[in-house]
Amino acid sequence: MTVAIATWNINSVRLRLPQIVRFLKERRPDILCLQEIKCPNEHFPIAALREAGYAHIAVNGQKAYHGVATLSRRPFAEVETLSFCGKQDARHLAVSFGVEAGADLAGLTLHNFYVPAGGDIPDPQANVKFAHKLDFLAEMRAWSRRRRGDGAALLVGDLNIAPLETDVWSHRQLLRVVSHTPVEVENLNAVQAAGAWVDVVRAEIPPDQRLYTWWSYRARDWAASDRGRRLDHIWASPALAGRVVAAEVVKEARGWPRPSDHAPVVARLKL
DNA sequence: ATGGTCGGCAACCGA
Repeated sequence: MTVAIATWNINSVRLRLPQIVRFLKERRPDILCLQEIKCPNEHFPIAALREAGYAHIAVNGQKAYHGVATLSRRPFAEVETLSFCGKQDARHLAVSFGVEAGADLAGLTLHNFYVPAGGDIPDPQANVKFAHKLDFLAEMRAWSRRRRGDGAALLVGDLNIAPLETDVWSHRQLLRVVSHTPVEVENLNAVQAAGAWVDVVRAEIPPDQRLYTWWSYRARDWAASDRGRRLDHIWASPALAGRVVAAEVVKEARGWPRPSDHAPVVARLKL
């Protein structure tokens, strides 16, 4: 048997509830990590998602902005949130699994991240949001270094950076666009190296193939213009990396009625 | 070259 782990920036969990339920029913992932839920914990639609088969739900929400949640068919042993840059932003949620979740999931820790988007101007002097993004990545790097070698772990979420040339529709045209600037890519690569994280999606889908997880709402026809970016990621600790048997971007979900601007990403592991 | 669209929440901010 395999375990399917999914991540999806949902851009309002309340507005997108029908799309989430559709995805869960069609794909039946064991775990779904959501970002940009955009609601406080008390407004999260727990009952509807439990009814869809996900009895175990951890939420780190806040009013109007950001917010992450993790839904699971199997029970959590522990739930933890981290703060970054001395802010109260809800951008991280960790869950871990014990033997009561099954022998395959036991010992796994799953980190769900929503990295700051960084605003429009790729200059930390001129744009405090870009400075915050770089600071956040620096803290992620230090945290990754500390937890390195600390057993079976996954790091998933909207990292808001497309690192490879084939992760964007035009490398040349996006070099000065926030999400694909060299300084962001260097910082993301430093986070990855510090934790010895393996990009399991690119291990399964070769880097010479273009792959996107986000398409702007502003395009007249998102599919026809296909000006996408790969902002959403699934990384594994070294011990788990060899266990990944498949990875996929569920692009069709971007074409459903009233979609999120992000598509879900799914990795399947044989644990 | 520029502006284009969403969501939250009640005027714009953030993406």
